[in-house]
Amino acid sequence: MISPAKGTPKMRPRVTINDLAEALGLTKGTVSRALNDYPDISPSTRTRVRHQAEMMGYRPLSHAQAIRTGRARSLGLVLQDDEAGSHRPFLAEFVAGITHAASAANWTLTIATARTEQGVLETMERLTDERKADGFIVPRTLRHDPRVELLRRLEKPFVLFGRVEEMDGCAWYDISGEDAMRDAVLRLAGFGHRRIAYVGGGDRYNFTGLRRQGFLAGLDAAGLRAEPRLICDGGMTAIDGREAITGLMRLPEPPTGIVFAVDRVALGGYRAAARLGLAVGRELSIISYDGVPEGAYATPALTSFAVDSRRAGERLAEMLLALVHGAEPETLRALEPARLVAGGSDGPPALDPAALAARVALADSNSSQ
Amino acid sequence: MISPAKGTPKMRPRVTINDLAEALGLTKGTVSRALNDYPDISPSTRTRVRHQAEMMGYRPLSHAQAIRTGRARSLGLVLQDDEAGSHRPFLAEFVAGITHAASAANWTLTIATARTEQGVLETMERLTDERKADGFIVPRTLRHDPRVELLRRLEKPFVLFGRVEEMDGCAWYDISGEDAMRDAVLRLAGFGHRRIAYVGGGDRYNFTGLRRQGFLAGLDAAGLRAEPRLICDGGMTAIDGREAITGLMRLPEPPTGIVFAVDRVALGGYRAAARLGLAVGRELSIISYDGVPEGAYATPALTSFAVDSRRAGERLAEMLLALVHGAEPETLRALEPARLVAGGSDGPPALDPAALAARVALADSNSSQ
DNA sequence: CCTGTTGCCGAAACCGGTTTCGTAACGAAT
DNA sequence: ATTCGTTACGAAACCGGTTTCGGCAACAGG
Repeated sequence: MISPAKGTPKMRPRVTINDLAEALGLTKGTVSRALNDYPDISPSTRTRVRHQAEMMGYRPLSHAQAIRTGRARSLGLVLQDDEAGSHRPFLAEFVAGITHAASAANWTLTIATARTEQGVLETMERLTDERKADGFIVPRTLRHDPRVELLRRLEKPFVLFGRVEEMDGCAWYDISGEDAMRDAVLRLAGFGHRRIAYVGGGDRYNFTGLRRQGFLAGLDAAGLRAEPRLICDGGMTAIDGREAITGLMRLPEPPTGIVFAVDRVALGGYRAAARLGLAVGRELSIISYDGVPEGAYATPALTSFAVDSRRAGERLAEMLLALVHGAEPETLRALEPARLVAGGSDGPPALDPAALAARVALADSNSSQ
Repeated sequence: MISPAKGTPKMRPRVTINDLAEALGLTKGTVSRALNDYPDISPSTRTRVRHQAEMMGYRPLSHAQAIRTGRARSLGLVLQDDEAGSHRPFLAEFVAGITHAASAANWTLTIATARTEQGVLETMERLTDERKADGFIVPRTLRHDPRVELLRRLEKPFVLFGRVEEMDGCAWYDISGEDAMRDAVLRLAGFGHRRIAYVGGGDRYNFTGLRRQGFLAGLDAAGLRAEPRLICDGGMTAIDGREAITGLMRLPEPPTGIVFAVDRVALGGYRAAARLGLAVGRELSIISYDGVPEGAYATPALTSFAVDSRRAGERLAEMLLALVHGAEPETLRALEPARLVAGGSDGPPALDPAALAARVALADSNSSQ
């Protein structure tokens, strides 16, 4: 524990509302109302105050405002960092987007983390109680998200990055993973693939159901039939990817192309493919979603639908600001497409399923020696 | 622009210091002094107040405190996101470390970004003026860092992640890149390498000089002579790595091992090596520094000295808290080692420099056809 | 018994804003 | 000319804390 702070920190003199009022020959109450667009201030006074404030470089202290208004001019973001490998390569971009939009309105971002889901809820409640955040950005939505329930109960404004099942009264921004999955299937089908598998991202997050539907829609659009054995739930880790590929390729009639819902899982599949003696991009096509930087450094580079995290952060912050200022949540919803970044991990199939099965059997017998 | 906020946000009733005082039959002034360890409060009253506060779940409003004390219980972090590709894979870990340490003391992290160096300075000044941050964490130190000058002038507490040339009155935490570079040379020398090159990270950041010195110290410790032609300044991008390797390997007597100061640059070198027909890890050994996740997905996996960003964040936050509470900056300095993560990118040299040169010449003549 | 400390707490000012309330001045309507 | 309703601002309360100041009681010393 740290000893209590002693003494007052050094502070430069600041222009307060009193200085401003004195310079104008008005009372601070009048100045405050002028700056906050109260209707009982004459236009001429208003502009005079505005001008003088500009001149003197007056900027109100948000804390001082907060104590009366309850608004701290701060957006809240609470991250969960439970899994050791829960790396978020986009966080910097995402945060940059948020703060960019926030600072344009002279707001700031207060960020916190917690290890458990329960911890996240407690942290959000604490930030609310302490009035440190006027609203929250809720990333990585779950199908049924306890954060949403909490924020509804607290009557706190919030915007989702992603969707949830019960969206009444929710503002959200999302990237259309379902469209991306559909396009992925069509792309593979365009290359000539007829047996296309899908590896999802578990069932924890909301996006997984949507992406699976998108995959099925893609099969349908390509005139292919869905085969249950070619559809795995997957998970969120590289190990899930390894297992998924291993299982899929040992089927009697393995797929020639695989659509992954998550880059990290797809990259985990690379090693399994290598172990089975399959050249990714020729003998086995892989296409995925996220656009993580690791994908570009993998060999071959991973074809993936990339998310613009910076833009997402900006849009979410703008939406949350509007919400805090009284907009209706239902009017604040946006779905945007992901951007295809083509790598070398997909292409025309070099082998048909039967030949593939033979190759895999060969690799298996070799490695078991 | 967003219209001004109207109406008061809904707020749940909160336990204020007045409620507490009333319940205790004391005045709020007395309660405040009791909670803040003033000496003129009797021990029995103090514990009684403490207990009651605990009972009623009282938590002071940091904004209300800030208006009088000037302390907002918030750490500041201003990031620069100028270069498009300036991805920070560790940011999530780093932030998690900071917020973890901060929330243990009931503090929060206020984070902001700016595109330019000037913008960073302005943002820090704004956060200071608005009392939104009581101190700053300064990442990625430059040799002469204008942020340090600014914070000194503002008399704001700050801790550096990294070192600077003029360290008077600075608190800092750093990973010993110089030791890592030395160990990298010794590791390559241990594999049998005799011609070892170095590719630095430009001259913008402070760490570059230190790492170069570490490299030289490693050569010395291994009994090898430094050769100016084998030492490049490099830069911070993958393209710099490409150019560096291309240049080095076309020397009459090319190196068999290369130490990179920065992972991203090393990964850029992979492609150049491939183009020259060299197998990384056998014909050309590469060892680097940072431990970026991309390195693990490269083929072969990059041998690198990894930085524990989470721990760095925690330590820095703890130090900054101590500093804000009055500790002397000179007592808050720590240098910790990086951790070697061995991949497949280095090993015993398969070829000697002469054979290497021949291989490169062959690859060049092939590609020029 | 009187005086001088000391310990401990109440009262009130204060921080920098916002918001409510009261009212002087003015023009329009009666 | 009086009444009335607006307009536009001042005065003061208020938000939730912190800090200063003064004073009462208990105790010690002479």
